[in-house]
Amino acid sequence: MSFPKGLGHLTIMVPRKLLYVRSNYLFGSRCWMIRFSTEILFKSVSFRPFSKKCDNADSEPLENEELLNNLLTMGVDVDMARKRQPGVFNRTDTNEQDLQTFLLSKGASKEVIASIISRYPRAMTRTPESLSNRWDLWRRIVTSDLEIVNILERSPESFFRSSDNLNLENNIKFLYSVGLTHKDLCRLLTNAPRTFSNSLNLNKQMVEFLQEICLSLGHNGPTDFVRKIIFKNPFILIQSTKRIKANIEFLQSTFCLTNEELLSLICGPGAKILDLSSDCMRRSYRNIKDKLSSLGCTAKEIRKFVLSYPDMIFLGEKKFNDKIDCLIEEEVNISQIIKHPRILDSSISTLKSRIKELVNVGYDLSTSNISLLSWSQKRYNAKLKKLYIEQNIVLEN
DNA sequence: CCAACCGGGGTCTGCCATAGTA
DNA sequence: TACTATGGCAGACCCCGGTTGG
Repeated sequence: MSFPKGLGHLTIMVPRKLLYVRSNYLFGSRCWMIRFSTEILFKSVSFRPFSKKCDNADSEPLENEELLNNLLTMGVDVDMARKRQPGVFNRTDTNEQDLQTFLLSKGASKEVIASIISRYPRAMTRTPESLSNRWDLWRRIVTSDLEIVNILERSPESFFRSSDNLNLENNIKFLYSVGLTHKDLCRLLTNAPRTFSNSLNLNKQMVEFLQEICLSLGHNGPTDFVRKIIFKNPFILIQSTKRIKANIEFLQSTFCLTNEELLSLICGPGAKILDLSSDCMRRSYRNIKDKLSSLGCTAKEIRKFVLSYPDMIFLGEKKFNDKIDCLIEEEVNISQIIKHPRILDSSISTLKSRIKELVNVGYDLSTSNISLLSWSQKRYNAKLKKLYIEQNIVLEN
């Protein structure tokens, strides 16, 4: 799963463009945007002189001079591109200009095109016919070119990684054939575009795997089950069956669920957490267990807490602990917390600011209902206003 | 009228490993 | 044997509001 646009994002200025970086990933593997922008900002793109042979020219094929010139003109970060897919630079038959012309005609800006090539250079090995064909297939699913441009900007790889358009077409047919609607496909394409570049076989494997799970748990409507689970978690088809299997097994063995309970968990509230790496799920659950039992919760209470709101497993260990600590500090009772797991949905900053405001209007968190900590802003504000008025009346009397 | 309950919305890439292929 | 195609992995929330039952 991922994170909302807007709040919580670090915004970096690059010429004529804003790039959003999920702050959570700053130090993770996904800092290409920072590298990209800093290279553009602070470092001129460097490349070896074309005409001069390098010292190790014998072992390293001479790169295509025209290609390098074109890329520089287009604003491509050649260093980055070369690092990602060096093989492309040894080819003589690249179509960078066709690619640019094609994408421009679809409404992509030059900056976006440069960014696409910098991140996925193999894109320029595709022929205009193949590109156009692939684009049209995507357009069968989404309604505008702009939507596709946005997806490409986010994830160039999912569009360009394969040029097997027949496979793409078969995937679309297959997904319809297992009961997904046009709307479902649209959701899949915008959320998990990689699904459509998977081999047909891989998608089949996952669908069949899910159907088998369904049948083995004694439910006789596998089609409905698969549709439900994909709707709840559109990312399922870009996970490995190994991972999903491990997670389902973990849920089953950890909570000793009956077949029926397990079924409704995985195609209901638990669907979202199935694509966690299984290690992550284990760690997260262990942390919840440790934290809550250190606060005096029984095993039974913990089980009930997690099953009533499995989304909690999505929370990182630190975040979960910080939220609990922040509530405990404000005299909120642990029994109140596990009774209202949804309050842990709110960000720490929301929790803190609401607690402060509520204390200010004399709201006693240790005895009063705490569910309003996770209400929508609108409902919460209305309530706060009421509390404020009530308090003033009390003070006046 | 109030709030508990519950479902939904947004949103997942960039990198690496390795079989397959020309 | 260089290069491509493809599978798989780590990573880790927050918010809104309709419905319903008291």
